Amino acid sequence: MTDERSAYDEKLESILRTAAQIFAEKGYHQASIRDIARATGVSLSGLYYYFNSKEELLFLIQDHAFGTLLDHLERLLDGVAEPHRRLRLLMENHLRYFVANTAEMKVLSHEAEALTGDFRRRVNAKKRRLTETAMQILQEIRPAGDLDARVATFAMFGMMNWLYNWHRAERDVPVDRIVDDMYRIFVEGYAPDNAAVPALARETSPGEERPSIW
Amino acid sequence: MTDERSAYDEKLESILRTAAQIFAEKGYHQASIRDIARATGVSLSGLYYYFNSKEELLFLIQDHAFGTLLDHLERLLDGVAEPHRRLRLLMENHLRYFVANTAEMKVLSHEAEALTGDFRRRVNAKKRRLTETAMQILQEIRPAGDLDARVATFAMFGMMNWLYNWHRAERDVPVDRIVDDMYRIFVEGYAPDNAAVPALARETSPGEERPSIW
Amino acid sequence: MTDERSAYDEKLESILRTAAQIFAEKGYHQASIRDIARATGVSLSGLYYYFNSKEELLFLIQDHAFGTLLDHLERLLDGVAEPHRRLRLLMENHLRYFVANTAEMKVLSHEAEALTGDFRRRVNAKKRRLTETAMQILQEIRPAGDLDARVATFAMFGMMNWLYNWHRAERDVPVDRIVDDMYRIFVEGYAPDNAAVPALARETSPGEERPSIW
Amino acid sequence: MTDERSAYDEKLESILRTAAQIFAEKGYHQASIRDIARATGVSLSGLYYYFNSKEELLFLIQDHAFGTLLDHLERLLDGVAEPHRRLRLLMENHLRYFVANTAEMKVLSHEAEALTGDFRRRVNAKKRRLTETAMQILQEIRPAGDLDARVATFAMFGMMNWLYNWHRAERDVPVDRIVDDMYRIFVEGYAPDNAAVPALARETSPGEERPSIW
DNA sequence: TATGAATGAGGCTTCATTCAT
DNA sequence: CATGAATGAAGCCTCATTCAT
Repeated sequence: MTDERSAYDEKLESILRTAAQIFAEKGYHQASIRDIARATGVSLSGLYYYFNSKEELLFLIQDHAFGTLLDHLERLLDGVAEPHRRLRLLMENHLRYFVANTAEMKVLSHEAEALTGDFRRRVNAKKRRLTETAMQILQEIRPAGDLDARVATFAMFGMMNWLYNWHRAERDVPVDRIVDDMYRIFVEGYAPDNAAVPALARETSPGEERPSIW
Repeated sequence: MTDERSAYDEKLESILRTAAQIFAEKGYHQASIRDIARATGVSLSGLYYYFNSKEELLFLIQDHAFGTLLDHLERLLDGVAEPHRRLRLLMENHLRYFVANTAEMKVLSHEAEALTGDFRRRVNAKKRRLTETAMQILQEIRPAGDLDARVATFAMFGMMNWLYNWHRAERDVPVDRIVDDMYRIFVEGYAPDNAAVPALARETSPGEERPSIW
Repeated sequence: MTDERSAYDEKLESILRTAAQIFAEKGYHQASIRDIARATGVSLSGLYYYFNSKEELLFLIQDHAFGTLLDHLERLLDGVAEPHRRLRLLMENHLRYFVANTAEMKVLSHEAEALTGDFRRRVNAKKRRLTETAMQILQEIRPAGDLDARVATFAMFGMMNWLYNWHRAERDVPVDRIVDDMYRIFVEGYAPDNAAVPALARETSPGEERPSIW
Repeated sequence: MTDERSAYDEKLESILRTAAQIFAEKGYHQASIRDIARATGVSLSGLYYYFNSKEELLFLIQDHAFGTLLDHLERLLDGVAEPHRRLRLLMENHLRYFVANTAEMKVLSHEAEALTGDFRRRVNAKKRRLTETAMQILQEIRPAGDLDARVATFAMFGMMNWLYNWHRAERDVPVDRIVDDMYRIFVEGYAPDNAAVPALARETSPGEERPSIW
């Protein structure tokens, strides 16, 4: 395991980052490859060395972003069994990622349908993995669910994913507070009888050693 | 009070409905005016008798949809003072509207940024009105909020608005159940000490005499 | 000979006048029939009662304008034999008409090529009549021309017809002065040896009893 | 000083030349970009590599044409003080350019109003420069003007610019003759007392080493 | 006479993509 | 690795005109 990354890789990632910002600002379909050429300083045709089509570019962004999100989550959950704590970690991971990578996450949340065919399938597979992880945790917390599982799960994700529509860093409370509030709202609403887990000790805080985008 | 609506009005609304479906399916930018011409049976240029630009068409859909949503809400809340009940009505109205008008609501939620200039401002004005109504209710429920107001409000809307990303009528539980579950999750999470209001008697159920889109 | 003109005729002429203004402002091809409908207050389809096509409308304007110009000229020249005086009358008539009917004359001068087929031929016939009248006068003034006849004739018309490109009523000297100056420049340049005819007595001044457009 | 011009520049100029011809034939607004694509052999979209809009194409033509005209004039006038001779040079330059570049000059004369905004302003600035040069010369010739300066100046330009409406190379007298005649008509009409300058020796004749369009 | 509603043709422009260098 | 030049497809919109009423 080396720190070496080829110049190619570095440039690719820089392109992905810039492209994510542009897709976030103007929307995938409104953004033209020309916009990305301008923003990256690479020539129009030069870009095609790094991806084969605009759609693949979108896929690379989404796949990279989601991959990082999932990787990190799985590392966080590793060895943690208590479901409340697992839920808290999931939400914390999710929200922190959102706030730290606004552009990527907006693209991920908003441009889901822009992908087709295999690209779509591959991103969806990752989404399903996350969804199932969440659903399992919820079921452990409240095995005899008188709340519908899908409703509860997507209520939680909706709460979090909607962030990109309203959150503004300079105006809103800090992430930690958002995590606390949303966790509390959701967990007490979902399982009011159980005691909520207090805020985690921060040593596990992601975002420290974050690789590339994260 | 007559049932008379001009042929023009009727045709316009039928076009709006069809267009909303197409925008919902393909996305605003991917949908071409030709698609709408085909689906409505009106010629390409014939459509421009009813709106001046594709963007105005989107505006008409959003404005109409949101207008109906708000109108209905205000009629429902009229005379109701108890904040839990007001919240319940708001959520019920919102979710029912979503499920009954999937296309319009997806367009409303997903294509917010496709509008520019004055069109954008006018729709945003309505959004702000809804948001403020919600925020006031939440503040009445929990005046000494140790939860951030914006976070709580948008957590609620996120829970509900995300619906269009996962809900499938043929697969999911009925709306009433979604309303019950989401209301419970949110209200007990937001104000766990207060007793939640039981499901409303259905006489007030919207969707019965629903005007036009609603 | 009655003063009676049908309501139809009056409306037609009012449409022609308005249309001439619009064609003058925006140019024939840039002006849309819709523009004319708006300006006249007549509905789009209503206009077609007065003409069969946009091109015919242009023809009617040009033909009417040129007809009036020619009629008046022929009445003025009638009984006048002295060629300098005839020239002076021609120029006076031409320039006064231009200044009094800016819109029509701009359309006449600028939109010559917009007409095709028979419309074009009919207007051109009138133009040729005017040109030949002028040429004859010039030849009488200087029978042994060492100046090319076409060059001289069109130099004179160019001088005058160019007016619409620079003349601004509120800024320039009055028409009478323009007539004097142009006549002097041309006549002394064209036939320096002959004495120029002094300004005409004004009894013949056109523009007094001017019919319709004139 | 090399003869090297980039392939890009050469192609651009060839496109401008072809486009000028088409604009001259059909009129700016009647000519479609497709017409130009067909005539140049470049694909429709390929043209947009060389200009950003149809209007910019028109601007490029007018600006290039007028620029060349002015450049040449200023080079001709350089070092010549005697006003009659200066006038003669101006007219000679103008008329020769017209006859040698019929298409460009028709577009310049006829499509002045098709340009808007900054494009219009920039071409107008050049026009004003030419007009002022002319006006100054005229004032030197006849300082105590009992002829209005604007009328005289535009009478002269009208005489010349109208050319495109009637001149046909195969039918009319040669340019030199046109220059002689128009100069005589104008100068003797404008300042009859002064002796006219005889035709210039032809060594200065422009059109010999004419750059690009000229 | 007059109009509301509708349409086919065509115009300008943008875009993702390619290919020779 | 990178780019300048080019293209086919497609998109939005406008226009003159028509026709039933």
